[in-house]
Amino acid sequence: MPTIKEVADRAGVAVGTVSHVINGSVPVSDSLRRKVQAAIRELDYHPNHVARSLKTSRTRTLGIIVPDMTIPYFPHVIRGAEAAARAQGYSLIAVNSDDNPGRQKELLSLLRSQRVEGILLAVSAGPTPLAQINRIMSAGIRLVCVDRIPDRLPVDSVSVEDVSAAELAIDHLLAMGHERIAIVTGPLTLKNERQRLLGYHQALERAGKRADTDLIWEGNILTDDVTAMCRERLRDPGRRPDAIFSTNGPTGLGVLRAIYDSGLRTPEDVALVTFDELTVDDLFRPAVTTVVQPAYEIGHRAAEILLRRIEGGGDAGAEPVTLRLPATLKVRDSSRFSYRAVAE
Amino acid sequence: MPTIKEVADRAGVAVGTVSHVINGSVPVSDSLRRKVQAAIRELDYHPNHVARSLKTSRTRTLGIIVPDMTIPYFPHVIRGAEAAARAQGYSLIAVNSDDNPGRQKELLSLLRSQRVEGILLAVSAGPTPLAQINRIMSAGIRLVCVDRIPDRLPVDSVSVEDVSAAELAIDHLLAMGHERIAIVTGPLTLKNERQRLLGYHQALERAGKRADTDLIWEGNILTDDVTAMCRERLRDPGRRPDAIFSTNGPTGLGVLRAIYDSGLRTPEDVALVTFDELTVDDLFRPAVTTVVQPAYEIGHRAAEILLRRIEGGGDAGAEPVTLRLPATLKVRDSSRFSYRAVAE
DNA sequence: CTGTTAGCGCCTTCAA
DNA sequence: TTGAAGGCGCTAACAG
Repeated sequence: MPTIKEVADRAGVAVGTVSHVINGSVPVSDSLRRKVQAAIRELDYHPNHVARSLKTSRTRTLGIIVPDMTIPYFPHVIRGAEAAARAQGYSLIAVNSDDNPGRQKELLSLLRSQRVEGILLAVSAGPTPLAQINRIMSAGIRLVCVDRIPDRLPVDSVSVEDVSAAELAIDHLLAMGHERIAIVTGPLTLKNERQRLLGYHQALERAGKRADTDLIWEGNILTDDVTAMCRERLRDPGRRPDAIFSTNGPTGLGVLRAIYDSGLRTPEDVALVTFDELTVDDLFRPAVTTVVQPAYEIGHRAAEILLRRIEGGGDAGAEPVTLRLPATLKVRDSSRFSYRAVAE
Repeated sequence: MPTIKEVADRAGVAVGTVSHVINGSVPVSDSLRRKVQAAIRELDYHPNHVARSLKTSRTRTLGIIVPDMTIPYFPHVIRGAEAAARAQGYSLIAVNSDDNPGRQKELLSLLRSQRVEGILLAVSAGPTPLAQINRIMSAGIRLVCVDRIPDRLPVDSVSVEDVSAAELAIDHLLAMGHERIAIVTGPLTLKNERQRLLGYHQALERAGKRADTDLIWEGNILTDDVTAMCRERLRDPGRRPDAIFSTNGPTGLGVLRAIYDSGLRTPEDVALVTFDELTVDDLFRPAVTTVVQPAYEIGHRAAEILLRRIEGGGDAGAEPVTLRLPATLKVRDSSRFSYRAVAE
């Protein structure tokens, strides 16, 4: 690979001059600029980012850690972040933690070694490495949490408005005349899950109802586990809910499978609303009513906040930004069956 | 961020010694090692990859360019590559070209500047930048093509065995008794698409049939376009195929929508087999028979080949490796209806 | 405007 | 085993 020196030699100028035409840092006469550009083309010169970073101690690189980018939600977040980064001349490194706290620690460490200037973190399930995150931030590396927000961590964060998103779902089910609405959550160690459960409670209360503890089913994000649990709970027709709200994708899939396994149908026997799309396209049946998160925008806004912190230099605006974006409800068949309508 | 020098000072040793305990390059006495490790911990020292890379001119970083990682297939490829890279201590930078040749050129250039040691490339639709790729390779950067393989480019490549994958689909449809099997392809400028079409022809021929040119429908990867085209073609009941094979995901979705729009059902009115999964889970209806690519393995093997080239130093094994992995057929409802069975 | 030069942090001989 | 020192490619003063 040619170096800046070789370009300079070929163009018959000094390295400083080449640097100036590349970075536009100082005006360069037309004739020299042309010569330099010709040399660059002829040599197929590509500035060495590594050397530049070492010199300037600016890598213009961001990192993002997600649990698993094969979950359809995350690629959208990543692309949103990538777009925001690119708009300001930054690159983005995306890595997967597999929801493994150990791996997450390694990745955080790796990103530090790579000297990324900021990190977007969707914390993995399990204990949040608070100490490590604090060290990162006091080392001057900006960090913004996305999607999954850890407790007790005064840090910028961007995610969906969980409470109102859940309310959206429950309000809808209530409006459709459902009386016994069950909620199937992921692990309640995750704050998001607790918030969604809170939204469930609030929506019921606002409607003058009380949540029946028998209808609060704490699951996890393993589809099979959820299926097993729900199959059990759906057994007794007398205690069966007439609608189910599931607070995340894998869980929702588990619920749906349990419904089928139990010989039930949706929406006829039990209505269903899930968080996050289960299918690529609503051509497929059952078409499940879904709370849709603005994934791309979450990534985009998070990266923007991160970049503002980075470019802002000093700890401009010490107060953590907590951005919560609204979800939307996509009503489909699985909740269209209305008891109220039937009664009329 | 502390430097190696600060660690050395704190531990009361020379920087060389610290470097040695970090890299294990030279044996270091136990007592000194311990002191160094303590200093590293106390200072929260993270070796500067940037400086190391500059010194060694090895970044231990790979890049992968995909058209769009929100297409479910690609995250699996990326994760496969990531795993292979990690196993050898490499990092992976994944970027999206949006199937835009201009963007693809920029990204190639960016990765060069970042001094990645190897590139995994799923070429974008449109003209392949042969000249640029050649320059990259003659600059000593290894490159392996994945998934989409460009023509006339003597380079390592890993992808699915397109011809036999298509044959798998057609053989199956023939076995189910279908007579008039249409094929809906993506743009035939892509080699993969041509290969899949070839498989279609071969399977028919082997069965003693000739492809009817009226049943070869060239589409593109825009779902809506394909829907429009198919709607048109499905209009005349007399000329309607009794089965359709679609050679990629977005196209398949378009076909399915057209079938529905035309008031037809699958498999009753027309059987359907697509390339690549359309849904997350076969709970959904219609359950479409699918040719499934080993996405993870494609990424994994491609990265392994790339790494072998890199570590191999010299142009070990000048001959390009052309690896084609077999697809599998997931038979589901959309092709289960058998005319033969009905006739019996 | 243009040329010269001192490091950025680290690894790696080479000497001790 | 340990320590000292050069230099990777580049930018940013600074001097001309």
